[in-house]
Amino acid sequence: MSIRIIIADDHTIVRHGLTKLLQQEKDVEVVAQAQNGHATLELARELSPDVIVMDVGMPDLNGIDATQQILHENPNIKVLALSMHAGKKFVVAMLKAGASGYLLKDCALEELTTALQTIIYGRIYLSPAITDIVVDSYVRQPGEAEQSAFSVLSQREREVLQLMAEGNTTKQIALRLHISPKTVEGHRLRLMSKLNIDNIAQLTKYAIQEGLTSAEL
Amino acid sequence: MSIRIIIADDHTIVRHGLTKLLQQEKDVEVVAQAQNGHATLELARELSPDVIVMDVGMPDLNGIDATQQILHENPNIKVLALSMHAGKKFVVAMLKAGASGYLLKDCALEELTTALQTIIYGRIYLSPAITDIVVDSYVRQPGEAEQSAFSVLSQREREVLQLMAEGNTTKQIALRLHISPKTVEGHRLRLMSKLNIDNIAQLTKYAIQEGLTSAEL
DNA sequence: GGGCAAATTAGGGAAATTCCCTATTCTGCC
DNA sequence: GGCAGAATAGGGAATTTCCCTAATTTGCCC
Repeated sequence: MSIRIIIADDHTIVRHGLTKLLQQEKDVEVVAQAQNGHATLELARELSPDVIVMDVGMPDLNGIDATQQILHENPNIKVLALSMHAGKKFVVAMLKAGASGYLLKDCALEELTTALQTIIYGRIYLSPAITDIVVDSYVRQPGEAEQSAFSVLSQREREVLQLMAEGNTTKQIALRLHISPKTVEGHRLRLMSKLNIDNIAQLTKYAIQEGLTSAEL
Repeated sequence: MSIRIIIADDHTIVRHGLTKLLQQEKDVEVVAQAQNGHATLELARELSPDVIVMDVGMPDLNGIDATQQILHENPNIKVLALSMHAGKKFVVAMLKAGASGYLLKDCALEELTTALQTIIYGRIYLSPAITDIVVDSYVRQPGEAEQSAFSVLSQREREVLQLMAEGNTTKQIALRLHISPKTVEGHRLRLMSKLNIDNIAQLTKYAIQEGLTSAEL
């Protein structure tokens, strides 16, 4: 029986490219594609795939929070993180979220298939460049914790922050998340006081620095 | 008689470094330093220097608009632009503003002194990497104009945009520019409709892309 | 030089949003 | 069991935005 895979990436070309590449492998079947975290979440529920190849930086709901939720609902799914950046924050957060592997986007096809083979057998696969980061993080004394959006803020707060930094109004966010605008307001106020930021401009810059959104319009 | 110079750069280390370097040259005197565009403007009025070494990306009032105003008031001053980026937009805008030279920040001291010698004699000095860009821009058909903040927006609009992207409120901007908050509002509304952007988050990203502000907090 | 378009300035007033306080429910954890 | 933190949301005062209008200035084209 072949490995059933969902591809999650916001760039259409990347999705299609990956799909094309994986279709040439035997024992592999791409059952769905998603262009944001929420869609991935729902597809994972419906299809229960073996593996999700997950882009870390996606609009709407990022790969890290999506991974966390998906694995909470179905721990049998393996998540293979795929990212452009080797940023420590992303790696640590993704692995904490329960990802089974972390690949850099400039890797060769062979590495992708190797990674798939590895994680399907329940082991962890990391890009060579990533291993150093993980070891470094492991060696560091506990106490000097990661000071990033992924430790200071709650998941909902990050979600609201990201949507704000993508240019959504309080109302739009409320609609998107199916909650009251008042609730979104609450999240906003709390996360801004946590970050000690009191304006949208700096909040946007923070989100860019933390990789929750890109500087593209 | 020695060349009287003003150094304008927002980073203290850079300013001090440049000053130190230039002090070792004979026939050169650093008469003042400024850390933003407005300060440079005033110092230029007071001191009428021979040359201003001007950082392109400064908070408050950027180097491009500062250059434009300074040269408008005193065309005898030579402005030597200094920048980290070789971005086409900056180069074109800076030269349009009337700069006599454009240096990249990673150049050697020799290049700086060469540039000073060159522009003091009324000629133009460009970093080698910059020359290509200028030629390219020259070769391009007129008609396909630069679509950047420096052509679409008025100077006041850019100024307001930058201050917004730096996290200032309408009131704070009004105080800074000594105009009514109502006027700032007017500028904001107009520039946002020009850019077809209706929220601060995207506006901040636009300002980052255009180099009017950085992604740092 | 007359005039036109664009820039800069700014007020009035309705509408929307933010800010702060309070409160309930749920979940994980010791 | 209970406690801390997260997620939810309402009320109401205060602030800000949004849209309209308008005066003055400025540069520029014929």
